[in-house]
Amino acid sequence: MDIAQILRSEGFKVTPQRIAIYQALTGHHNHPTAELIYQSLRAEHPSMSLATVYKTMEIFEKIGLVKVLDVGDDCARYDWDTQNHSHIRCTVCNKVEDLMGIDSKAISKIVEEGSEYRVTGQQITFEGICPDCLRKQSH
Amino acid sequence: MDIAQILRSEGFKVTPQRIAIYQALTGHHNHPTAELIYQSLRAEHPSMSLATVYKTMEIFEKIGLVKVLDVGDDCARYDWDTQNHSHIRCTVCNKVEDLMGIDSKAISKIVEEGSEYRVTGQQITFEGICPDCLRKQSH
DNA sequence: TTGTGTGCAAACACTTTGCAATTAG
DNA sequence: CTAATTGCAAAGTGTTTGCACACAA
Repeated sequence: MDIAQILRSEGFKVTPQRIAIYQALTGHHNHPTAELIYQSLRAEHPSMSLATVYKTMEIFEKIGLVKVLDVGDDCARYDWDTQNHSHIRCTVCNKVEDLMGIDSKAISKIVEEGSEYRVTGQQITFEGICPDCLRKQSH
Repeated sequence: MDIAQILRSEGFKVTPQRIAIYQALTGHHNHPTAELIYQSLRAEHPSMSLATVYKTMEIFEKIGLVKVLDVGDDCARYDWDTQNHSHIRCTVCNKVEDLMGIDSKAISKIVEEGSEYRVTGQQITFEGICPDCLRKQSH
């Protein structure tokens, strides 16, 4: 099922902007910010506006196409992999990567069983210095 | 070692504002926001300003007296328990509680061993609905 | 045709900053 | 005395909103 079909089936209109934003999102492996997506689309879509990126992301989140990440650098990042998983952000170059080492689903199960909350979401984020930046620092 | 001594030993001046803010912080069990601390001090310290709360928290963070939390509600919260531990925020009443069920230190160890990052920080935050709000909803 | 979507600019919320006046040491 | 700190107001940042115009269905 492609993006146009998903939008239609959820009662939203299919627009060039929405398609472009979706493609930009799935094309990036960097958990892009709204600004980054906006910038990467300006060349092809000169009239694109940042507000449209935000509004579109809100829809995408609502219909489960993206997860909004809060990795502690004061701006939302968008992840098209909506499975629970953890992230790590390099405090030097600011890139965000997936962390596969830990089983987020198991952790959230522990939380749910250990507390009386109904757990609805999780954000597991680490920060550190990535191998590349570590190497540069040692020179 | 009390707050006055700590400040002095770190080369900062001891002011009534800093003492009051520290007391407000340690008095709250709610991971207060800057605004909340500011409001709770206005009565006793009419001239207190929000900017001073922010500036003071920056110092407290620098000298390891508080950890700044990012629990996904668009404002910083301050925690005087600087040991790594997880939090859960109720999306209905917006309160933030400590989560003792999971061993954050162990998780961060796993991350450090499983990746090539030098891990320097972590934010493990869940969101859900607290027992109180669950009860109210069912009526 | 009609109501949703877009793009601009203004509004927003939280936080930071510049600076004159104040105060701790 | 003097350098650090305060408090105000203004600026800054990322995000949201109102609204006229454009466009998908």
